[in-house]
Amino acid sequence: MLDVNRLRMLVELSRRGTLSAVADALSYSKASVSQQLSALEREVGVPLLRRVGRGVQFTPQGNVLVAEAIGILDQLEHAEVAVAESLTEVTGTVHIAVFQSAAHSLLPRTLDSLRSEHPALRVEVTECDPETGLVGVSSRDYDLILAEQYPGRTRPIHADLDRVVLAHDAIVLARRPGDAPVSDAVDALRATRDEPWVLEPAGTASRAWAEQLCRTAGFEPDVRFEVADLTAHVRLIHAGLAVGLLPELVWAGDTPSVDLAPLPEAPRREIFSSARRVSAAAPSIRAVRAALADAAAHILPD
Amino acid sequence: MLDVNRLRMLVELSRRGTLSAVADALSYSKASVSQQLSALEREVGVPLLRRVGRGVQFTPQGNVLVAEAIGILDQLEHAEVAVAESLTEVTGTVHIAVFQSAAHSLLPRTLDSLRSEHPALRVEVTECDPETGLVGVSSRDYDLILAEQYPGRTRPIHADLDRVVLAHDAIVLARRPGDAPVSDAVDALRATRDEPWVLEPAGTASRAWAEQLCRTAGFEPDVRFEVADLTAHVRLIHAGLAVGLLPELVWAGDTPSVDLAPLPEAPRREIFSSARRVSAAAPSIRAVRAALADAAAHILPD
DNA sequence: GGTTTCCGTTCGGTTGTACTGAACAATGTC
DNA sequence: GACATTGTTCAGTACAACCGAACGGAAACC
Repeated sequence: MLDVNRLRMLVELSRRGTLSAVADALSYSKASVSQQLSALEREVGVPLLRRVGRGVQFTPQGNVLVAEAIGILDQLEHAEVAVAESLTEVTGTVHIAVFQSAAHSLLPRTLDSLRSEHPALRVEVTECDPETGLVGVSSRDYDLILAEQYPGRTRPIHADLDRVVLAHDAIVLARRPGDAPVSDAVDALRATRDEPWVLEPAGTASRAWAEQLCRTAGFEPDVRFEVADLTAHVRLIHAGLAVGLLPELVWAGDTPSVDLAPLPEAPRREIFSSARRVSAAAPSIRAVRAALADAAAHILPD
Repeated sequence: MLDVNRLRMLVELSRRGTLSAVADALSYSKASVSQQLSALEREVGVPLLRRVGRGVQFTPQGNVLVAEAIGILDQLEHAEVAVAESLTEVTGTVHIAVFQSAAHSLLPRTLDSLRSEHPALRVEVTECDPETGLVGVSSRDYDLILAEQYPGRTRPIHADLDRVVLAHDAIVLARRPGDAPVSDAVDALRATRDEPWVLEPAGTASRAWAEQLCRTAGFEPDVRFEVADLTAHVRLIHAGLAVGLLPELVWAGDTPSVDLAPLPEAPRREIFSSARRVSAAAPSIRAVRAALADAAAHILPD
């Protein structure tokens, strides 16, 4: 009978590509991964990996076993889900990955209602960037990811994950309070061409989308501040030091502290959650998603 | 992630009923089984077993997990099968359980052809009684069982096993060589009512069937010899010490050393093999079955 | 009712093996 | 050619699975 831990390493290898990455991902030493995969080859009786260059490559049998192993790990998780489903109380622990700017105001309210409705449910939250978050969900580091998607910037598709849209969050132009209102959205955006901008750091989807927005309006934004934290954006804009783009969710129903103007074509980012398909039926996941939807509906009456 | 070894213990418990039986079947100590199942309950987070009387009983969640675990173990085996299928050479090892009287002349020829055709295939054979053999196949102690079935004596059905009929083996009445031939089969049988009989030990299907046969012919056999080994039967009969019932397969194509007479209704036992359905597609199993079929066809041109 | 038998659990003690860190060879990159 | 990265090997370690023995409980036996 094949060892499941070793199969998990094999699957992780198919995702990450190198033994070192597997070691990091599963927090083992390289040595351990190497030894365990060798042991797996001995168990199976056929070579699964070929050393090529300074990396490794799967043999045909290796690929076959990866496919099988994925199914096994899924079913292993399904077992836990099935047991949880047969229970009345929602229990266990859900590990949520949050892309920083996605959640913010959504999460406190969600966690609050979960705590009162399902006291036996333990929720863990860790912030991370969306790419590692998504593969992290695939690798069972997290059970649910709360992420965002900007218009025209689709994320790589993970076949083993589902995707539930939580809310559409309007993005607006944020300027110093008291600025003269501009009737036309395009004019309002163009009027900022010489203003200093605050945007999220390069490499984020938000940043790429923002730059594209400005370029279609005919200018390159003068990015003077690269900050990840959106509350910092608000402060900079409020102080009149920069203009920026903010999602409505930042206010969480409060009255905004800066001046907001609509953008051309009224763009909206999508807030969605993803879970492994096998775990999507778990009461714990469903409970968290229900609470998220409640919170979103309350803050953003779509 | 649930521990598969513990799940295997749980599945075995569902088959055997008591922790002690599980410990025997998997050759662990009772202590270990108890500890591991407790650990499994801790992993799952809900009680799986209820102590009832001096045994244990599954909780609803326990039953759910058993069903899941069976699927997991199957898929775990399917992984090995899939890898083996992707290979050209037939390799690995097949553990065959043989019900003593079933095989005899069949097995040597089979093993011989396997050795020459698939040198990389390792075959292990252990003799055992049919009940332990069948549950042994279910529990993966054996991969294939070679068994027999006497007319009207069906075996308990194992849903997870398949069943392939190898041959129909005629049963005949065996007497001292040189006895006067009797034209009618019923008369021939009745003529033995005062003879000493050799039959297989009580509790075997063969024995039960033989007794029923005599009773329908109107007499109770005078069983003087209870012997498991069929070659001993032949010797006793040859020496004129007893009459008996012998399957044709005993001769393996040689000329019989005792006198044979047909029985009423020309009864035939069925020789069949059973394997786990998940493993039936494995090249190794298919190779063994092909060799068995060859041997059967050669010895018994049906 | 007492004895026996079979069950499952608990408790120390032992052992196997999965893991680590360091040193290594091989490959690719600057 | 120096350096970074990858995977392997090796000796040592630590954890957890396992065992034997002792125990408490429940049924079956006389």
